[in-house]
Amino acid sequence: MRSPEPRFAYIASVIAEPSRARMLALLLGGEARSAGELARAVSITPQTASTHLAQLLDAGLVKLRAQGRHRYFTLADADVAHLLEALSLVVERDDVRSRWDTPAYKPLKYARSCYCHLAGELGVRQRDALLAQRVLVHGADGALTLSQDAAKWLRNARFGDDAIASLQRDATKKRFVYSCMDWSERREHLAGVFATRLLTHFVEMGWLRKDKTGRALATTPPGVRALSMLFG
Amino acid sequence: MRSPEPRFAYIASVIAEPSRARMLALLLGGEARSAGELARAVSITPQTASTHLAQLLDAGLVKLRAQGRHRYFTLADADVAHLLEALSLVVERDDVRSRWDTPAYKPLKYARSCYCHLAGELGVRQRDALLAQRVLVHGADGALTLSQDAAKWLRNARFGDDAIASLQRDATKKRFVYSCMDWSERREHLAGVFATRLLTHFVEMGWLRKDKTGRALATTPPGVRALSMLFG
DNA sequence: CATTCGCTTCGATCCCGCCCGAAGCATTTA
DNA sequence: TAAATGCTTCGGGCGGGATCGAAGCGAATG
Repeated sequence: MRSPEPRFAYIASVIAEPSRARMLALLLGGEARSAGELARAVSITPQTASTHLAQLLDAGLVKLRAQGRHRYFTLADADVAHLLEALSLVVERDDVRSRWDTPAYKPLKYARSCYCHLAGELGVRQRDALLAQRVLVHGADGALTLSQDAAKWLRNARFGDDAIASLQRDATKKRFVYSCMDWSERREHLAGVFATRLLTHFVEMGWLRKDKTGRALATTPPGVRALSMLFG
Repeated sequence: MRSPEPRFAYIASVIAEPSRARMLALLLGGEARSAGELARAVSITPQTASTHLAQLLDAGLVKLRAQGRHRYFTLADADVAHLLEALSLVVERDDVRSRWDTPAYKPLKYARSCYCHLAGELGVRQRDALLAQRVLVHGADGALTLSQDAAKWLRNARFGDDAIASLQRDATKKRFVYSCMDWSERREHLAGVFATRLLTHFVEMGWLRKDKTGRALATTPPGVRALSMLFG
């Protein structure tokens, strides 16, 4: 009982520094960012950013992919993303309505990428639709799985045959798809590998587009048609 | 996009202070603790504890119930508990196996109270059993609800008729019962009002007993019989 | 090989916040 | 009323860590 708490406080302290917090918030969009990019985004010098990023690495909150003379950072895994979303839930708890109804927050409330999957109103709608249409079903143990006739829906969503086969192969893996709480909607939305592939696909098809922050998602005109068909 | 992050970092910084972190970990057990009790538990003077508790209140992480010359603190709500559990998940992520397999962690891994509901192996088992026995079912929207014939199971669990009626009345409310991730088991367990009442009942019946930390739960001999019947 | 670019390490400064002693306030008990 | 208990506020000392300038290192570019 004594040993976990120091580390408990330690992880929190790493998140607690304002510049690091802003970096993590940026990375919550799901895309990799270089060290310099992050430094500029939070208005600090590269050398300061460097020490911060070293600490984020030490704490295991971010992962590093070195490429030439660039160093690209992403969140370490879904658990970290989950923590940051849970923190957001508490941060915004006091006045969810008033804050989310300001014009600046509209896009973020409508749709955003959370780590790598779809969240916000559209994320909740996606989960409801896939359950209602029996693309996803609850197994005996209560876990969510891909149904027998999910292939039809996936074809409608313009997935290729090979992509569908690949998804069905992965469907048995742990954490392929599961529900998790949405902090703005206070309803559940979809996460996991499956949800990630869906979002990637929607962006590739040009149905959703990420804004400059990499967090908010806008529906394009063809996206409106495609998604209203898919989500009923 | 600019305004939430300062508060984001602020909340993290409140958790980041070691003494406050330990207080929060204690309160995660679900029971109310007085200011002095918390001060002694984390080995600091009352005046230092006082300033820490004031900050926890400011941040909205704890709630206060004044009673005579005592001041009792609890976690503010389930969102805060959820945040702390998500933080634990990241904290323990690196070496889940090695850490949880040490003797000191055995009881905590087996069963513990998380805010006010049952977590750990027993918590996961509880969820599996209630779903398998159709005490809880997934509704059309995928949300968890009390089934028609849950009453039979509740009677077996020695709930009184009035308690059962009260539960069924509350079953329509938001957040009555829902699944959430367990950090030690990496499986889902039950949370919400329903889960809280179950745990309270099990403790009242003498089937489970809280240890001095208020976190770990031990099964008593009659509890072994009762729970193995209820959970199959 | 020399230069530029991205990033890191070192060193010095400075500020924020944790801490406890002392004093003060409110409630309960004698 | 007086004394004890639980808790808070004030003041000053102190340490940890955030910051940036300067210098160093490795990779790409010419």
